[in-house]
Parts: sequence; C-alpha cells; structure tokens
Amino acid sequence: MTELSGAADSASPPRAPNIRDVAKAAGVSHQTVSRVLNDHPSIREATKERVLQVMEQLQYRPNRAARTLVTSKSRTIGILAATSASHYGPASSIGAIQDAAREAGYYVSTANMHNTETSGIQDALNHLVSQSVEGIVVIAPQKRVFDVISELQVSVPYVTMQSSSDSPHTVSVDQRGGARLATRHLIERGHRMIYHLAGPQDWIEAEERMAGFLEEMSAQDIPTTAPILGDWSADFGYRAGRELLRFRDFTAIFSSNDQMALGLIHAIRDEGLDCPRDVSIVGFDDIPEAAHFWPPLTTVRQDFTELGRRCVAQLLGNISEPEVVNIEGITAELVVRGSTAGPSF
Amino acid sequence: MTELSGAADSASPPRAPNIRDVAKAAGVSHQTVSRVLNDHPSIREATKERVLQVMEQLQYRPNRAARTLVTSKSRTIGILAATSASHYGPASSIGAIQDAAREAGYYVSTANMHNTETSGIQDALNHLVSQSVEGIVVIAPQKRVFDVISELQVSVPYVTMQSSSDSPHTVSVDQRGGARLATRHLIERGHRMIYHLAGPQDWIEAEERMAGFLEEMSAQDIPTTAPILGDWSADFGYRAGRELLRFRDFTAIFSSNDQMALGLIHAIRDEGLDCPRDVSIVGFDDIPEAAHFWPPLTTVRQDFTELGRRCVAQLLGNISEPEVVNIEGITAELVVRGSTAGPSF
DNA sequence: GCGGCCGATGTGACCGTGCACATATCGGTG
DNA sequence: CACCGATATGTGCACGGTCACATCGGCCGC
Repeated sequence: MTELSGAADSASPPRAPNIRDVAKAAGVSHQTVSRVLNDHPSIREATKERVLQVMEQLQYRPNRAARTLVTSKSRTIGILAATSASHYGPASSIGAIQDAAREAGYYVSTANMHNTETSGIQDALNHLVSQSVEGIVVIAPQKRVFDVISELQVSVPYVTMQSSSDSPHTVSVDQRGGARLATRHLIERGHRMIYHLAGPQDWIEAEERMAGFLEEMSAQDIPTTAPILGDWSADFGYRAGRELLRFRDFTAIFSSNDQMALGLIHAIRDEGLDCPRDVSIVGFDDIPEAAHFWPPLTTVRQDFTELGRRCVAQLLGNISEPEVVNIEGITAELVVRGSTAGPSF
Repeated sequence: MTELSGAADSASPPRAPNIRDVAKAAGVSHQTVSRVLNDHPSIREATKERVLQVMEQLQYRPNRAARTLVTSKSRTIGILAATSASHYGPASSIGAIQDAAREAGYYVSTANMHNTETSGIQDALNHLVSQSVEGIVVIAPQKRVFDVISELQVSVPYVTMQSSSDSPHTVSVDQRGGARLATRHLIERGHRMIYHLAGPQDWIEAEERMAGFLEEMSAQDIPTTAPILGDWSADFGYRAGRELLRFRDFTAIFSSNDQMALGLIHAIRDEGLDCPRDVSIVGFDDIPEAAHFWPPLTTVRQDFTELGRRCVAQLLGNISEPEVVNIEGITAELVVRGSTAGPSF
C-alpha cells in the first residue's frame, strides 16, 4: 500500500468548507443549507439564492462520505468484470453502464476478476462490497460467478449481462436466437457439414450460442459434431482452423465471436484455401472491424450499448413499463457479408 | 434520478454491526477494535485474535464512508476516459489501472466524457471530483482536457497517459519513436512516396505519431504531403483509402492505428489493387487481431498494460527508484509482418 | 522501594451531513 | 383577536469510524 501525495497545485487551506461554513456566511442554519442541497420544497426562493451564491463563492463541495455515512446510500454501483473486458463488446457495454449510471446520479466503480477461480471472483466481489456499492453489474457471465455470489450471500442487488440463463438477475441479448439465425443462414446456403467453434465452456453466453447452434441443426435434421471450445481469441481461431483443416470434413464454421472467426479465415488462407469458396465462416458480435475483414465477415450483430443501458435500468428498477419488459428484450440481427457462400461441392 | 431497491435476498437486520458492537461482544473498547483494524503494533496477540473472531462471527464489515469522513482519504482514484475507451488499447490500459490500483488498496471510479466540448470534460471531471477521488488518470489525451483541468484548478493530482507532451503529469509510450520506426521501415524498403493517415487532430498521441513521421521523413530528406486526419475507425480508413487511391501518387501509407490500417487495406483491395504489392501499410498499436489480418499487419507494438500500471505507480508516487525513471520509459517496438514490401515501381 | 517509562487499553471529541422534532412567521377565519 | 394550519427555518443528535489524550499495570534501574 502506498499513500497518495498531497494536492498538486494550490496550497489549499487546511479544511474544505462545509455546510456550517456556508450557513454562517449566508446567515442561516446548517439545516437550511442542507435543504438547499436537497431541493427541499419549502424554502424561500430568496434564501435559496443567497445560499447558492455563498456556495459558489466559497467553492463549496458537498462531502460525499458524510452523506453516505448518514443516509447509508453510497450512490455507487459496481461492475464486476472479467479480463475479457478489453474486448470490444464488454468494453462498449461497460461504457454504456457508466453513462447510464451517471445520468441517474450514480457513481461507478469497477473491479476485475484476476482469474476464474473462486478466490479471484471472491476478491473482486469483496472489493466492491467493501465500498458498499448499492448494486452490481456482472459482466463476466461465467457460471461460477453465480455460484460464488449466492454462496457469499451477497446482500446487494445484482444483474448479469449477456447470459440467457434461468436466473432472474439477467439482462441479455437473445444469444440463442442469434446463433440460430447464423446457423440457419449457413444451412439455407446449402451447407450440411457445419462446425461450431464455441467460446470457453464456462461462459454462459458461449453456452447459449452453442445451444442455439445445436437447436437449429437439430430442427433441420442435420447431424452435428461436437463443438470446439475456444477462448475467444483470434490466435485460438487460427490454431483451431489449422487443426480442423487437416481433415476437410466440413464446408462451413459458425464461430462464437468475430475474433475467432478472423483467426479461422487466416488459417483457411494459410492452408491455401479460400473463404468463402472452400469454407464459409459466420462470426458473432459484429465488431466495427468485421466489415473490413477479408472477406468481410458475415456475423450476428448485438447492441452492446443498449445492453449496458438496460442493465442499469434493471438495477435501478427504472424500466419504464415493467410489465411490458421482454426479458430477452434485445434481439440479435444477422448481417450478411462476404464470408459466406454456398458450398463448392 | 431513481432509487435503488432494497437488498436482494436476506431480510437483513435494520443495522449492520459497527465497531462498538464488535467491541461489546469481544469485551473490549471500540478503540481496541479500531486498532485491530489498522494493525496497530501495540496490541496483544490474544486480544487481536479474539476481536478478529468476533468480527468474523458478526460478519462485520468496516464502513468505508465513516473512515473516509474522518481521515478525509477516499482511497479512490478516478479514470477520466474518452468514448474511445471501448477500443482495445485504452480498454487494456484501464484494466491494468484498475488492477494496479486495487493491489495498492485503492478503489477505481470511472467517468466517460460525452463529447470533447469543454462542458463534457467538465461534467466528467466534476463527477469524479465530487466523489473526492485522490487522483485522476486521464486516458483521453486530448489537448483540450489539459486546458480544462488547469482552468478548473482541479486540486487533485492527475496523470495523463499516451501523450508525450511537455506536461509533467505524463506517463507515455514513446509514440514519436515508434512512429519513426514505422516510417524508417517503409523508407528502408525503398518507399519514397509515403502518406500518413493520422488520428484526430486534438489527440496528443495522434500528434506525436504525426510528429515522429514528419521527423523521420525530414531526417531522410524525403518530401511529405500533409497527413490526413482520421478518427481512428476502420470505416474512416476505408473511406480515406478509396479517396486517396483515385490518385495513385504513393506507394505506402503509415496509419496512426491498426483499425484505420485495416480499412485502408480493405480499400486497396476494393480498388482492385494488392497490399503489399501495390501499396504497403503500417499500423500502430498491434492489437491482437493485427496478426490475423490479410495480409498480416506490420505495426508498432506498445505495451498498454504496462502503461496502465505505470500511471497508477506515478499517481501513487510509488515508482521504486524515482531518479532512474525514464519519462519516455516504455518503448514501442516494430513488428514486421506481411503488409509491407518494397514498392513495385 | 520508588520514580519513570513503555506497552496495552479505555474515554471522549470530532469529521460533515441528514433526520426528527421544535420553533418562528404569516395569512386566513370565525 | 385568539386560533389554526401551512410554510419557513433552527436545534440537537446520530451515523461509524479515527485521533489525541488519559489511564493502568508491570518492569527496570538506582
């Protein structure tokens, strides 16, 4: 642990002004000042103005700690994030969460899980709880996280995003439906031998996409092989692609995200083959770069920003018309580009 | 503004235990409990153990607001981020900042700027200051941010990252050196007509990279054209590429980041040309996907994670050997891949 | 044997704010 | 003009920690 050095520039007075200082200067009681701060209705306009003026003059800033102490409301929500938070999707959602929270007058504090061990989750969770956050958005929808949260008996409301599990604490894109769209697209193009490159086993969203894939395949009576479990990275996609292409027993691959799809395309090319001529590829997420891949990637778009906003809305119990809320609210959308075509044989 | 609903599960008792509750249960004074919390040296081992046990039993959690109130140390640092925070680089750094801060016992709160207007910066800054953060990391190195910070007379220490300006509040990768490496690489391959696709005008790092480009060109006595100012996005890279290629008066482009480079390559292909045969491209950042682009992208790698760590270290005044610190500490590294070759004519 | 010192612990005040309650002020009413 | 209720403002206390200082033994040295 280390200490933060003193203020940067100004040789500030030893103590910042508080409401009593303001009160004295304005010739009112501290309570009146407090009322001004909290927009209390029964306060005379003239008084209010005078107080506000003094505040301005004294550079008064309310002390959040004091307020939190007495109200026991921290006005802070926490984000529990996986290391994957540097990816486009999660990062976008986090941004949206922060914005939505701020708009609602809340602060946001973030903690990353260092690993997917129970201890890593616990540490991060403790870190958040210890600042008495009023709610938590879990953005690392790994199954284990649920267990840890319930095991710890966290007494804080929480929401997880991007999963479609049976938990009530969930805001999600319809991952399963999106995966079915992607799969159906390949089938409609005539593919019958389709692989699925899935995300990590313990990610709920990976599981949902896999489930969607299997559902659609089975609905169309097409036999499937076991999905490959990846780690979301382009590197993994490349290695998996090289491996798979040793036996060319497929004509299309549905990848669980765009990065892995990019790796697959790379592998296809390095094997002297062509996408989409020899192998069609569909991704998932529609990251902004996907349209500029070669070939431009057919993928499933999800609205990460909306997702983040909804998380906060749900956490704050502020969804405009609660009865109408569609739990699977945000639908995914297929974006067809150049990486898919009919099979060449 | 909305209120957060009550605790999720447990019908918790009206009040959480405080140090006096613990003290009573352990048969000591509240101050002794406080000493245990703060690892005070002169406390008997037996007493300490007893207190700790009671804490465990009562599920005691120290109240951060109370501690902050009395010590006036919030143990929180703020991150002031641009919307670009969803990009790989900034997101990685933010993750590293959060981890480093937590390791040092600090909490992290993040605020995004909604726009680059003064008001947007001010709002975000106020949001951070109002929670009495002890320090701020600015991760949106736009020049205007500096102005606003100094104008507001923010009395909080701050550090900005990814700029190499003359400000003392800076931790940076050697952007300029990296840009020179990239440019020199193109020159060494024989290119003489080289364009630069820069980042937004008001970004310090964009400026630095541009400066590096111009420096190297001038050092080698090669005439330059005015750089194009982009917005970091692949989309812009694509549009700029299409535009530029109407006059093929160049054989190479140095792009200020990898995303725009991707868009350029896409444009080159759409014009029926080939990268690197007709045009060589160099990017900047080395995002994880760059190795899997087609062609794999020659680019300049910077260590975002280390950057984030150093920001926190600097902010906490914890750099191990202050005298030895190299302000330009983190060097950038050229990664040569397939997108560069000699000019074809 | 006694003063002094040190380690271990206790006592009370205080940090800045909001809440419950008390009090003043004012206009209208019978 | 006494009385009522509503509006506007003031008074003390509580929140849960930490800090400064007081207290209390025991041990040491002369």
